[in-house]
Amino acid sequence: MKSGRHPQSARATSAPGPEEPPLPRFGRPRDERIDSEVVSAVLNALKRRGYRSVTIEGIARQVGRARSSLYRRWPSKRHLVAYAVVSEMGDNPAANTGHIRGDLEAAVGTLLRAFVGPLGQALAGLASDMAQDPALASIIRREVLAPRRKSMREALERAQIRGEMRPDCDVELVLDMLTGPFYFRTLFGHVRITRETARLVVEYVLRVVQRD
Amino acid sequence: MKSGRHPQSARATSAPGPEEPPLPRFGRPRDERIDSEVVSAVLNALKRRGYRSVTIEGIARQVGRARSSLYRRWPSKRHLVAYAVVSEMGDNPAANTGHIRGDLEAAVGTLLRAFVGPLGQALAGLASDMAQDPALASIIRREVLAPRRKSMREALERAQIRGEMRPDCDVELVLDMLTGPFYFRTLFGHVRITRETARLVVEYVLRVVQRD
DNA sequence: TATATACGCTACACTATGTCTCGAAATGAT
DNA sequence: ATCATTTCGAGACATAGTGTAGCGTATATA
Repeated sequence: MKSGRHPQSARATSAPGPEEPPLPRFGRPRDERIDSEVVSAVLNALKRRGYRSVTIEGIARQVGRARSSLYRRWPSKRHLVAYAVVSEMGDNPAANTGHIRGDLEAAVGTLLRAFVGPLGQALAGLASDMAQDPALASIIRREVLAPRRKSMREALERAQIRGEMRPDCDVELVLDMLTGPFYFRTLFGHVRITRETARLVVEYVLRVVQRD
Repeated sequence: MKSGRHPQSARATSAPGPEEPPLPRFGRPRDERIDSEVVSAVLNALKRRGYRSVTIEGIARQVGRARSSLYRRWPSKRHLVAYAVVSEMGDNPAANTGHIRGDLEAAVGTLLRAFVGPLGQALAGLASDMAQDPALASIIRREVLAPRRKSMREALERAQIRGEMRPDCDVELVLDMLTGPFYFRTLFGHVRITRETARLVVEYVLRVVQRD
């Protein structure tokens, strides 16, 4: 990363993807359609053919744009896919139903919907690249994982205040036991994820956190 | 895969890697040292530089062997890495301490040891390729995941017979909540895995499965 | 000795990456 | 209108890895 053409890689605290160049008041403006065309092409390709067969070259060909127009926006395939996934994931689950069970059900429901879409496919590839590129890993953690964990963490904290929950829980581990099965099953494909999975996970986590 | 040079890809029920060619009584025998040199080089590279920078070419160069000698044994990088991981993982954890807590502690202890080694790094890359190559995925599930799950499943069944456990548990989900956090944390790196993690996971799973 | 295989080496076709340069098009400022 | 600036599309380029094939040589069994 030498040039300043890719703001998202220069500014460590920003989201991945094509932000406005810092002062884009001069010159020909970017064609916004390219951004959305590319992102949806990436998501489609992820869904149909998996992460690995997604290539900058292939995507460019598919949307009928020049490869350089993609490199102008994303420094690498990693960043492109990360951006696509993050935008698809939307902002977050969150829920405040007034009781812990409802909040957990909402959170897990969001997970369930996410993992039956193309995102499951993307995850595996992303995991691979995250292992290799620490910068990308922290982007994904910050933009995808952290917001979701935050809202779930807050739900647990509310439960603690209401006294629905024993006070000595390791919240991070509880979150991992709540969401881990979804990621785990998606990555390894050893067991199907169903609505029943979601229901039972909530049930079991409640056994963990509720007072005796 | 057109030729019969790679037995592990032809016989769907076999393990990945360089098995003896069906009738290797004629001709120059394989140099066993190449196998072990390559496998340990792969594990080393996985540990130091991550999955993606492991290349057939690079490994061959590193161990001072011809690339063709690797292709003679493994049809692709996927298969090579899968084989390396499977052989490193060894056979399985298993434990029969007579009570559920001891069995779970043993199983989780094995996981803990595995994930602090180079295997954690390997996992992410493997997950990616598994998403892409269903044949590889089933090899990994069969050779890595299944044996471990089997021994843990048996531990739970023993507990059920002893009456230490409520009878209506979804065993598969319990296994996912037991082991998922290790895989999940390794892949995403959002929380460190420690001995305390292992201890608490057992604690929490016990709350899930034990009778009221 | 005949047969069969593994070894190291080289060449090949293929694909993708990421960088670069170019002329043309599109914009805001002067 | 002209200039500065930036994007667009197109293509060249160096780099690197994949997987296949063919060759002469080495090493085993029968």
